[in-house]
Amino acid sequence: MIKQYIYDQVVAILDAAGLKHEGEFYIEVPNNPEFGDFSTNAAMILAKENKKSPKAIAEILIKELKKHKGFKKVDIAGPGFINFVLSPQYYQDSLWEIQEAGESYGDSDFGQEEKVLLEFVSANPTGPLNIVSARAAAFGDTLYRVMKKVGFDATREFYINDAGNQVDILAESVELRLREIQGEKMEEFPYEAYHGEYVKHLAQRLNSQEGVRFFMMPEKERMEHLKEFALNEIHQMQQNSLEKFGVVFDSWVSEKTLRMEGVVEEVLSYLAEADCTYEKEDAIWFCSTKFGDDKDRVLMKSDGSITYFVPDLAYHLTKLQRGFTKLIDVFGPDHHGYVPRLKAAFQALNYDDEMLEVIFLQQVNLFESGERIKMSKRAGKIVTMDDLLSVVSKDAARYFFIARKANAHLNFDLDLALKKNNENPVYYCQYAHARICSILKKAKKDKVLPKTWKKELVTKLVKPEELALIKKLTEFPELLISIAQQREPYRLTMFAEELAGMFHRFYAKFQVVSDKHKELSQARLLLMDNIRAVLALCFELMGISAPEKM
RNA sequence: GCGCCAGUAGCUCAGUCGGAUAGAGCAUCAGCCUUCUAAGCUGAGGGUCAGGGGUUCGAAUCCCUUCUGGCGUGCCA
Repeated sequence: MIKQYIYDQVVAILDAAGLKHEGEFYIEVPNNPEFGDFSTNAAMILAKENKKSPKAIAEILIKELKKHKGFKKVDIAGPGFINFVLSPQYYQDSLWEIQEAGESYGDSDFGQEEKVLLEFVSANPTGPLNIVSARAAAFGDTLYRVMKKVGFDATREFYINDAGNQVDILAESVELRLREIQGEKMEEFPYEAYHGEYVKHLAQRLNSQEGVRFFMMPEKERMEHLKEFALNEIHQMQQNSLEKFGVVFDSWVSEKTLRMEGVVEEVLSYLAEADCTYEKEDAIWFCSTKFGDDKDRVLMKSDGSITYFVPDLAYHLTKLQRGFTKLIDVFGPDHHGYVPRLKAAFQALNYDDEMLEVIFLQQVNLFESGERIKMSKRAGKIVTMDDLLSVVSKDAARYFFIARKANAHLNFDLDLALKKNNENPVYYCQYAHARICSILKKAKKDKVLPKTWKKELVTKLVKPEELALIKKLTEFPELLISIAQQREPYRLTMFAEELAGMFHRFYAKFQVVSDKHKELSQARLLLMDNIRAVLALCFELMGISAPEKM
């Protein structure tokens, strides 16, 4: 907000002086605090188009800017940067605004209530959720929370692929395990089947419920029954894991249900009407190459069954029909070849393919004793989300999973997690929160803490460290907007670490609670309480706890 | 072969539209608890920003190219 203010001032001066400003310049927070609170490269950017030296332009700007009361200092530096130092009063007033905003600090109408559908996790219902799903859950949920806060009308959705080959294989796997329990001699367990222990557990449960009776059903009925049983159990299992992780979905959409509603036929006819399908080798194809895909894609296989693509496309169309104008899919890295055909279909059906946005989360590599663990779902060698949560706290896991850019691989060191020591930065941030709580407690005990804050207190805060802390707090609303816009939750953890670090350093240098300087103490307590509140907001958005003591 | 993602300190990673002396955590070394929580703080060492070209006042950042790693390239889902 302050950046915009400075920008507007600069533009006004340029206009008044008859200078052109077509080139895009910006106001930024310099990385070196010696260069002031804000700086602009305007003079350098605009030098060429105005045929003046950067220095000459800077001088014109500085002369006018110095007349503003809000700026304590404006000067030229380096190759032509203009650096601004704001007056303490600006920060003092800001702190009071933060205090008054309370929990609503950072709220904005940036998203203008746009209806956004966030689809994430959407794991196959054929086994427990793995750690890649855990990453997706943490990422998607935090992005959701931030988007809500800055005014998007966001919804979290989980798409269940409960139709198709993998479900048949699941049912067959359970049946084989059931036969084992019944004492049938088995050859080796088939390679294609699901090998995980959970399949045995499912079979055991089914056995205790139904026993031999189960095999008296006709084959077809039995398989249907088996599918339904396994899918329900696994769905329940996945939902429980997610809840333990603090991730709740607003809706779950079943592929099977969609298929029963006839959407597959609808999509096929839409594409045919749009003249985008053809027959070749007894299969029906979608000419996606016309819309930028590498090759055409099969819609209906030669055996008459449908490919995964069709119901998935139908599913995406239902999102649009439900009124969402932005569809964000969070996918694993193995799906990137899939997106062009989805986008192609959007174009073919005259939808703006920009409405579909796909975020790829790169894989999670698990390390144990310095060795990378190879995981394979089919062979049953997976580390599940529940396994992970049995050794690492929810807070640490969620923090760890979002603390990285989406398109970077995530290395998760199990030994480190198992040690439960304090190397994880999440403790550093939470510790700052706990320490502040402790200060506030002490202040209350010493009767220094006021019952209500008085606005005059803020004028006591004049030390550079105090003003720097307030400045950091003022960056929070813009940060949230930027996170929502760029879909980059990891920046939330960086902000929390920076703020926590500034606090820890302040704590080491200054005593907050002192009965000698009561007013200064109270002013600092006000500052501390707001740092605490903003940290708590960060934690809330990350889905982790804000401990009062550690 | 083609496509996507990545390559920055010993390790894990930041570095926002090209900007000022490339940063943090961990690890290593040296210090700091009679004061609000030492899960903290202070200091030191550590860099060919994968290599090479180009664009310009200025490049880790943009363009070209080579190399390395991961993934994709099914009538699988």
